[in-house]
Amino acid sequence: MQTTLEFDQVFSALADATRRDIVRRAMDAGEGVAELASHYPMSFAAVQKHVAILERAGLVTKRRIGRRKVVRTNMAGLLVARRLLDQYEELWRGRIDRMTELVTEPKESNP
Amino acid sequence: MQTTLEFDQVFSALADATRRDIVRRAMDAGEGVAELASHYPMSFAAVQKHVAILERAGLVTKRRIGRRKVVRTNMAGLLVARRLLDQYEELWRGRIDRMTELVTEPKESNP
DNA sequence: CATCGGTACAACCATACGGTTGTATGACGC
DNA sequence: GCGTCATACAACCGTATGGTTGTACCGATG
Repeated sequence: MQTTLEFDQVFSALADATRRDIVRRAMDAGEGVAELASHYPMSFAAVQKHVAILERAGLVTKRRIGRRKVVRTNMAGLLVARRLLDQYEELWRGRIDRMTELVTEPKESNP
Repeated sequence: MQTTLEFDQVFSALADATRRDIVRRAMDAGEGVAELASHYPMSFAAVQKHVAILERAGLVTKRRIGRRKVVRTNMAGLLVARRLLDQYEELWRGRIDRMTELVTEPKESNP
């Protein structure tokens, strides 16, 4: 089961446009941190921090290849977020069903 | 289409345990802000702020009923987040497919 | 071994965030 | 109109966050 901390980390990690773009880019993995950094209008260190945040949240992994560390997104991490949303959707559906039930099965018999 | 700001707001709104719980509670709507606040170990004002953040993010709506304002979650808002994740999943799948293709359709004919 | 490319990390700064208290607005019951 | 319940909002405070620069740590290559 997911801990609240896990949810906090995943959602706050995704709450930044640069990080969302890194996640997207790191799907076709092959780029190291420096290569990733070249796409954004900020310092290398800033991007390196973003990657670290994504890594702590379990959204990407880093693997050493030669002198670089290649960043690759971890689908399992994204699924953590999705599971919460699915859970909400299920609750929502349940609520709708209960309302429908009230309407189609009234207390008294109908004409 | 979703704007970056919309994504920022939705994900950062969901990156807080109290707010996630409010979203869950507000599905079975019926509670006003004060009633919601009674569930959490913090001031009314703090909860009111959380609700405001959720409202700006489009995750809940408030409707006046008598002297209260009843909070109800807005499923459409949650679907904004889900769409992004679905989009990621699709990209991921596409990447897997391309890799599979490389494996099952090698350059040269196989023995 | 010296160097250089790539990464990590610490220190610092401005601003945003989560919480507090206090005050103002709005709608109902008398 | 008056009190009061429910909500809104401003001011303030400590800490987290997103950015910067500078320095130290590998690992490949001359």
